[in-house]
Amino acid sequence: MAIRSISWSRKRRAPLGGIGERGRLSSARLPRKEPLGAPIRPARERSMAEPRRVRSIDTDELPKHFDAPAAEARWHEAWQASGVYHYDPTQPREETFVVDTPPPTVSGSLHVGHVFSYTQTDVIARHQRMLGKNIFYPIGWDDNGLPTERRVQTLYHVRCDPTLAYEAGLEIEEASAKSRKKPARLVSRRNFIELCHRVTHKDEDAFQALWSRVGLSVDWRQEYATIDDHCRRIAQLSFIDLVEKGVVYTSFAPTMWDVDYHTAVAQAEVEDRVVPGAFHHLEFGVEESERSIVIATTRPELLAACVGVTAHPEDTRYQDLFGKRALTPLFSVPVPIFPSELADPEKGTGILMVCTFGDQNDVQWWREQNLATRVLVGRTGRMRELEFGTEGFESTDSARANRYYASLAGKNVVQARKQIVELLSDEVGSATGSGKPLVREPEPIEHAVKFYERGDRPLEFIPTRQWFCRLLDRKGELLAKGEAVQWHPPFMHARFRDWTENLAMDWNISRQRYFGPAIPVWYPLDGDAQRDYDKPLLPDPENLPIDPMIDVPPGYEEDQRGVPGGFEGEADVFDTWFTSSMTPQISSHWGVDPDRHARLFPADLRPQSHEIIRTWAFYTIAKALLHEDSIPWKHVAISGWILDPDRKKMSKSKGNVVTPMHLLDQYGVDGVRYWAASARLGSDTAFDEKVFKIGKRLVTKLFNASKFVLSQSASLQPIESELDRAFLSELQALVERSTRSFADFHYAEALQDTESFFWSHFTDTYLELVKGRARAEEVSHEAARGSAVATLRLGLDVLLRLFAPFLPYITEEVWSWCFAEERGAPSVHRAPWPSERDFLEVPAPNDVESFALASACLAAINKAKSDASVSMGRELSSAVLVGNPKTLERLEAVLPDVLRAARCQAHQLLARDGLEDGSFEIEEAVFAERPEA
RNA sequence: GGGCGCGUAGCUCAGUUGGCUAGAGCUCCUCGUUUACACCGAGGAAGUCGGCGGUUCGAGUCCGUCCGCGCCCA
Repeated sequence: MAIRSISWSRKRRAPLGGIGERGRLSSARLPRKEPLGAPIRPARERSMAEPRRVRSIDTDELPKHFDAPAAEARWHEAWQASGVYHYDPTQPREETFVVDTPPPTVSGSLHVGHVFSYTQTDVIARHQRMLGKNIFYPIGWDDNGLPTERRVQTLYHVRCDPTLAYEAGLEIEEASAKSRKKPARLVSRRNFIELCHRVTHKDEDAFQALWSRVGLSVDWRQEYATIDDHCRRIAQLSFIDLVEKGVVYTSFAPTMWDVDYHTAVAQAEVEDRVVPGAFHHLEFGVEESERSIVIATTRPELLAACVGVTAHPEDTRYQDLFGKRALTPLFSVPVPIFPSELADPEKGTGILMVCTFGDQNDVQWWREQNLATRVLVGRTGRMRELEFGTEGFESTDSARANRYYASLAGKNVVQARKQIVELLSDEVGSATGSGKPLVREPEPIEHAVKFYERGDRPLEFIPTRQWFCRLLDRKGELLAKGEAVQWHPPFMHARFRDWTENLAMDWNISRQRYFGPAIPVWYPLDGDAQRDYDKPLLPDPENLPIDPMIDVPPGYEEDQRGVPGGFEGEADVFDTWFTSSMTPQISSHWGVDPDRHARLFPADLRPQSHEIIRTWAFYTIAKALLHEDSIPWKHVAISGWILDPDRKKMSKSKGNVVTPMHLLDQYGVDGVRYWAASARLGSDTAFDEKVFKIGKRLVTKLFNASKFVLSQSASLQPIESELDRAFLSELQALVERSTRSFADFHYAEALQDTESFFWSHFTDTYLELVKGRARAEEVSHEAARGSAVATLRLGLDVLLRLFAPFLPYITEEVWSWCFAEERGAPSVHRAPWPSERDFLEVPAPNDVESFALASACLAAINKAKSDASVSMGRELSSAVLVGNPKTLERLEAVLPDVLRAARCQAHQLLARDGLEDGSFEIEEAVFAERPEA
């Protein structure tokens, strides 16, 4: 690097935002020896004989093109080494900005959608950091739960059998195609969990590599995984706190159950799917009556579970039957007939059978009417063995009932449905003696059926013992907390409100699975080794996390496990959201480190996508309410989705997923980040590579323009030319707009505004207008030249900082050339966000529109050149500039710059009334001969 | 069936309380290499702002209604 520059005066340094005064920007934390990670090493020279000159670079020593991959690697390393993104625990809460980063599901597929939403958060965090905030930006991995279990089952071709004993040192290879043909290997619960851990570590590495590359400014020291000891401890502490507050309870009740995953699921994890079905019309008898009724049902296989019949109270067809008993066909079971508002007279025949349990309504009728319980479907989805004529299965013809049921037992519901349709065609089974109980052909329909969101078969309602968290009695408070949080964009709040208002069940928090934090309770056993659910034994919070299947409750010995008078551990684990809903507290070390918690809770920002408002956002708000009557964070930023070019959601199952790595290689990280930051919060965006291209182009332009600006050399002079002052006043307006946009979470608007200013005002216009002046060699022009160079540099300085949250690599690269040292901020990412402080020493222009006038005049001349098909560089021997008198007068102050940029040797001004203010026309343009090559 | 969002140039998208002669970039066409940049510059073409009604001096923007797409919930 050639030496062209010497020191930057103190006087000039101070107004540039007081950089260097801010303690956290002090270079003490960063290597002092040379600009952070700089590819070139500018030397310095001090000569008292020369006037003070600005520092500049020698463009010959810079590569022709910006080498993005090299810069990315270099800066990533430099940032890690210097700790620019570290959280400082000594700073007070008011000066801290806390991000509650979504822990990605590590066993899921990596795609551009991840880069999209995480970059948006990073942009906000980087802006806050430049505002001077102490940033707490952690990262976590969501590894507990079904996705991981499922991956382990496939990868190793194993299944968990909790009855098996643990095999120490069990080594299992990834399954081959051949071994997959055999039945899955059964392993113990503990071995299975070990395999889950092994898989998640690998997946986490892939995510970490991506996030590092994308330049997320997270503090990697704040890493957590939802299955690690710390997270399990927080989850279990949460449970114990809720037990103490009386908010959780256990009960044996009909619960939505997935027959493949063998676990209960919560309302939030359920989705309706429209599937084909059929109404089956069955004839029931009526006790002590000649009448018969025909009920319509989509689930005839549950006939043996029928415990009642109901119709709408105002349905005149059935009013006379209320209070009587109906008699089921085939099984001859008498069941009560009762009225219910829930029965829809329009649907089917208007009268229907109530079973235990076909759906949510059945559960309600069962409770309200105190109906019998006849459970048919077992936990694996097959029809249980049972005997009519025994208690609960009373029948007026047990022998016939058992004969029919024998052909149903052991079948799954689909097989059973097929079978019962045949049975119902048997006239002998009629409840009335009037022929086939199935009175006509099944009538095909499409209807919504509840599925577990990850499941393949419809949910069953099966009575099981579960732990619940009480929420239904807190709807009002939940809604109030939702109001207290600021949603971005605001309409996303409606998703939360609607969900909360329509909440129908308490939160089922227990899952009959393995890879998750254990529910930390044991149950005392009575003399018959029966569990006493009313007196669960809780661990000492000091000892968390615990596994009740391995650890022993206080006051007991291991040899008392499972024996009368002893204890048994709870085998269930938490719903994955029970832990994920604590991410703010996981980071703040709630219940573990009160001082840290006070500094980090509630968080400032929760970024997430909209489809999990009912789960992640909802449960997190619920937990903050239940534990501390607080909100978990002040702002929620909802990112949109990436859609494929056909506007379909990108998902693994659709096979339209675009992976990010090759895009980062092709367009550079900054190019990809440009794309992500161009999308507003909450709006879904079609994947379009054109946008990456534009981002990459912007990076190139920044590199080139920076090279030009920083290679200009001049003696230090105050900024005084009218054009310079007018340009800077427009830049200051941009700074104000951009700052406002960020404050409103409209980062995309800030990016667009900055980009458009940079391109059209800075590079295409201002730079062209002052190029000549910045190079004027004559001593008499020193002041004007110095003003131009100072303006160019201040302009670039400010623009770099406006771009820094979006394009961290190119801005840091350019910053390192001169500004890092000159401005006393080793990293642009801790330089102060631009503000009016940057312009304190710049006098206001005499006419705020001077720059616009100069631009318009230059554009008019350019148009004349374009119309004449000559190059922009062609000399203009003479031209007449026409404008209205006032406009010409205002142009005067900037005219020399315009004429120099237009290469206009001679000109005439012609005043003409009637032209609009600020507009120009060029007449009688005479172009010089093209110079010899 | 209810709620929310979207429908603006061939494509991707801006258009904040109604004032727009409707914008940007990409694409396309014409022209131009001046020592920051051809990943460039100058100029140009391209839209009945989903349809129809209404309010208003004035509607892409407000209201009603309908059509299409997406999401959430029944």
